Amino acid sequence: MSTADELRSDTGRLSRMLVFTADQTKSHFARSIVPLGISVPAARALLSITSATPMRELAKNLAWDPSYLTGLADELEASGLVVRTTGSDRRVKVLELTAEGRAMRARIGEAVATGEPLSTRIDDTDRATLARILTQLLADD
Amino acid sequence: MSTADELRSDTGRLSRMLVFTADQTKSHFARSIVPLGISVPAARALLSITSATPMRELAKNLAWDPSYLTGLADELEASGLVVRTTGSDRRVKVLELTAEGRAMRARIGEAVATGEPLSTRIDDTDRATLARILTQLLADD
DNA sequence: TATTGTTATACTCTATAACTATA
DNA sequence: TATAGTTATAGAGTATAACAATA
Repeated sequence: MSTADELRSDTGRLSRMLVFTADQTKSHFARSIVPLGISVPAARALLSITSATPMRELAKNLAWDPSYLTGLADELEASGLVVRTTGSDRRVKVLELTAEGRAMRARIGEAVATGEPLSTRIDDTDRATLARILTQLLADD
Repeated sequence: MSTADELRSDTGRLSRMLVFTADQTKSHFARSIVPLGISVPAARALLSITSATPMRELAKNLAWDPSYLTGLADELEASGLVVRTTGSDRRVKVLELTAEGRAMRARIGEAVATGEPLSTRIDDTDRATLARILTQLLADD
């Protein structure tokens, strides 16, 4: 088997493992937040709103189409977790966590970390290594 | 910040990176196979049929509900990529690649490996390391 | 009675296109 | 005329529940 073929089959195997691991991560995430009564995208959005964030920027951070955020923001606002505010440029709507939103955010973080294979099955060194490799894979240059 | 808090935030960051990387991998997969005129799940199934495989086993390998495989197998059979056969236990249906299916399988493997960040952005050493860590994360003990 | 595959249906997540309000 | 957000709609991917055939 040539080196090119090996690379090809290694890549295929790795990509499948990566997708499986991520699916496992997503499943864990979804199961963890069930008791909190919040949807997966809503929880992801909450985790991404570290400070007041324009909707378009948030969509970009989450790699979502901006249109998708409208309904989600409606949902979050209706639940009292988030408020839409407007600054000088009245086109831009900024999402900000309410006190309730911050509390929910903390609960999500805690629930999701609990029992996560990333925290239970590998050690600090491997976590750092994994972060380094994923960073290389994600670099957008 | 306590060690427990650090672990929690590291885990959160890592899980987001992992999901993003996998999404990138999936996007690349989807884009790569467009010219082949086959759907993503069909291509994933083809890649998993290395030898004649009972439908239930295939579903398990792909972490899909068996019911989902019925329509997919219909699609693959209609395209002439796969045949359903039956052995001694007539409940079990075995999927097997046709010659055309094997050719398609090879084309998929080649298309998907081309330009994949896993093969272009990290080296052999990191690929091996990544495989080791993902294996640990996926171990089902 | 347990297991395999099938059918019909429904749900979640996300994108696309056309629109409006503001700049 | 360009940009931010919205609306309505559609699509992919997958699960659930009830079922038929075989063991």
